[in-house]
Amino acid sequence: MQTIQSALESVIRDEFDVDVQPELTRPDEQFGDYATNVAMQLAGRLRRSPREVAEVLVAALKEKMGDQVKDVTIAGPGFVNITLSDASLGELALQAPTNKPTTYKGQVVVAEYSDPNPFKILHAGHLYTSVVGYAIGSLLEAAGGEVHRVNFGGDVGLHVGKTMWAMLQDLGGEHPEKLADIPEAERSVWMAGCYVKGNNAYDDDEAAKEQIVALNKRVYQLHEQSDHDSPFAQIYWTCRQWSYEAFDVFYDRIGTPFEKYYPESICAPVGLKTVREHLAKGVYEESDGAVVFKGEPYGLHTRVFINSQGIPTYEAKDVGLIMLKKQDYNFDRSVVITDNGQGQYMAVVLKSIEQFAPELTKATSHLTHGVLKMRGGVKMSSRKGNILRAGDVLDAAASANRQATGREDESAVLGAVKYAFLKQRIGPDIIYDPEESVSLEGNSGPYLQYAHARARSILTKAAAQPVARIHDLLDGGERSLARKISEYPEVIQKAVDEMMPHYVCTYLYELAQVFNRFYEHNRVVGDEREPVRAVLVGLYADVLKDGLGLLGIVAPDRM
RNA sequence: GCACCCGUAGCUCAGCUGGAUAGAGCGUUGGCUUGCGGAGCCAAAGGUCGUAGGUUCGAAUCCUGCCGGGUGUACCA
Repeated sequence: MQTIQSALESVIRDEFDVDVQPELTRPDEQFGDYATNVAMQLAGRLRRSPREVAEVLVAALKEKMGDQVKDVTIAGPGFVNITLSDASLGELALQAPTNKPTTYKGQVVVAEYSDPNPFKILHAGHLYTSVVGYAIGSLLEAAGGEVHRVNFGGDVGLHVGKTMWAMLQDLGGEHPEKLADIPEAERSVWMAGCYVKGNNAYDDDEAAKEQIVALNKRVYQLHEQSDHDSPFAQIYWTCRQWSYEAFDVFYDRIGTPFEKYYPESICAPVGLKTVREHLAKGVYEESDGAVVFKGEPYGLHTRVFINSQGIPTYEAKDVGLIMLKKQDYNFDRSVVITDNGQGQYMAVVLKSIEQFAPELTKATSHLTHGVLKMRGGVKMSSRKGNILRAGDVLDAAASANRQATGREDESAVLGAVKYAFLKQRIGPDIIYDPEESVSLEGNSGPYLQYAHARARSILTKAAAQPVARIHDLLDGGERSLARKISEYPEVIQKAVDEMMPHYVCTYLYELAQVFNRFYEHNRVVGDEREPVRAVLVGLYADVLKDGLGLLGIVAPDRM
């Protein structure tokens, strides 16, 4: 009911001749459906008492809203509380599942997240960021955006040199034909092992280090020369392809597919060219043989974009990535989601781009989240490379779920994991507890999936036809449920505005609680009020399903 | 050193563009129960919102100092 907001605005204009954006909040149910503290804000400006201002607002609002409101009252230090008529509230509830924000209507949005490196393994952080990124993408989509989900990863760089070095050792030289001996199921593990081996050699063995640096250069050259035929190139391309295939399998499994990978090898030349161009124009400068951007004038730090050997660093590749995204999609908004270790780094990259393409920096949002940790800490051995893998987290959840329910249920496991990740505000580190996440009680994904299935089950037993309007006066429990359902669009709007999926989680759980209280005391099937109540149950189920869908969680009708 | 992030109940977290008694879940204690899927409902115990000041009619929320934890700070990604 945008009319409350606009009615309030026009009432304030008419009565006090001031132009303000009054904030309308959802107060505690005992106070009403909406509340505003604008009288207290106005009181100072108007040099009148808050209650006096509130009284004027109440009278004018009642006049303006007519039978749309049941009551408008003043409470506490000067809050104006608005209670809608049951018919108005019912109307809002009926629209709730389909009434979506239009913030990004007609806009092209590129959402980049996950960003794993080929030749390395997907770790727990990739799982977390993929889930978060997917949900944010869904929110922007729900708000009308044409969302493109893309993925950026390092198919060139020192880690590739390290992995290639160990691979060549394992294969006994440049023998691509020997790759066929590695079973498909072991490819990822083999490559991950090679990375660890190469990494150790780089640290411990001077000769190996030199060879790795040389291999790194060779990989860049191979891209420059479009070499797909030499034995070295065959090994490289085959293994790169193995990585991308493994990524796709994983993303499909967790339901967060991407439409495009941006390998760094593609971004590097574009970034190199862009940075060199603007080196000449003074945006970047040379320092100790490297090309840097000095961030200090902007309260940032200096970073190297092209190293003294002429190789573009991650910074230049990120510059190239933004140019390519713009070229490919001509986006209105570019959202980049990473862990918060990248925060100040990205600020430097964006600040440098702002010097020659301010519109690109302005259209880019960098969202950062924390690090995923396992409850009770991770058992890390001192051996390098023993990190928490994405698969380990899913396995832990599956095992906890088996223990809790005695069943294998991939959709419940994924629901549990995703919900556990998303229910917390994006920013701080999160501690993941597999047992808690799969729990059927409390604020968990499976609890909400169950709540949905249960509501659908009730509906199959109800005889009433869906109605297009809620005419009947609502009784206590019905009204509470309708009121909570009607909040849904506002919650989505807030989640979209702040790009924060956790608002959706908090709301869905509260909604389920309100429903359970309603359901405890109100019979649906067979009751004389079945027509109204069945509609409310249906709306409740629809909102649950829609909300979970935004989070990337499926809501089966039965489980 | 400088910069950024964080510090709310035993644990995990909401609440933070200032507002009405600081809310959930788990755990603890007690009650409801032959239920339209009880995977629920009701209630109790548990908080000087890290700390000291400041701004304000009003501060968990904004500002400053301090304490504690994390991250980043030139040729890795």
